Amino acid sequence: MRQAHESEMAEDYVELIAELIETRGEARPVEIAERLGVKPPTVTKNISRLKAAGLVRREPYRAIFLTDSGQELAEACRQRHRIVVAFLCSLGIDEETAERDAEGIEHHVSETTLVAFGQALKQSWKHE
Amino acid sequence: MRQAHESEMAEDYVELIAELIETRGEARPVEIAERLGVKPPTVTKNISRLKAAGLVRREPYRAIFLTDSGQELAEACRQRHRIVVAFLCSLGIDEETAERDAEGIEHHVSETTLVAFGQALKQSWKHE
DNA sequence: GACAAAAGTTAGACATGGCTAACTTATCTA
DNA sequence: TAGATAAGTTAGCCATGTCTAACTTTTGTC
Repeated sequence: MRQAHESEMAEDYVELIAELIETRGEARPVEIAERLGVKPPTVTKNISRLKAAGLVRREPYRAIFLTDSGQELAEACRQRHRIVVAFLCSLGIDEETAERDAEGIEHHVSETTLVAFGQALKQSWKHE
Repeated sequence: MRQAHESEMAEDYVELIAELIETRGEARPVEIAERLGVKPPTVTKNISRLKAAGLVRREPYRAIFLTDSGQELAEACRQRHRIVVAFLCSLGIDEETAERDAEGIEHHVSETTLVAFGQALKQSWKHE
């Protein structure tokens, strides 16, 4: 029961960092800035907050890595994200909208609701 | 196509103010503070921002009223809120959780998704 | 290897939305 | 109606997350 209550910012960052490491081999501030629609100084500042929170490991001017707990948080976020997106899509919503809405919605979905989404998703497979 | 992009704060406040006026006859800062879980000075400050934004009308130490555009925004928010709550409940989620989650989710639901929720809700009536 | 371009950082400002402490105004009640 | 209590405001502080301008470091290319 790790009630970590990280900020949405933290979740968005670790989620994206994990994705960038997976797809690009490394996570660079310039990519993060582009993807999140913010400027590089904002990324620098936020990454240092993440570092202070023990979620990332990093040397100045170098690529960004996740710590174990960052990794863990990222995995949870990505899982939740996938469920929300899939659920929205199962309602007939186009992928782009589903992606966009999920980014906002995922931070406000309780465990209860997430489970319900998963359940509904399973139902939609049966009736497809 | 009034792309007003009011803040979540503004939406939460006008929504609540409309509800208080309906159920209590008037909207008072002390009630707003309790319901939103903030302290009275925060309410004072935010109400003055809402006033500056043309959403509420109000004299110091008096009750709070919505302007026409505040009214309009409140109505839209309440409508969206109702749909999101009803939709979550239709998934089998308990009302309390649905209410809690909806408060966070409703600000991130696009028109497309809202329509899809409404559609799914209609389906659930048929199959109830 | 030098130097230009790209990437990253630092410093400092700003808006939002929260707080406490102290004060003022309104309301209730004896 | 006076005084106590409740409600509301003001002033000033803080954290978060954003920005621009100017600087430093790294990278890529001739």
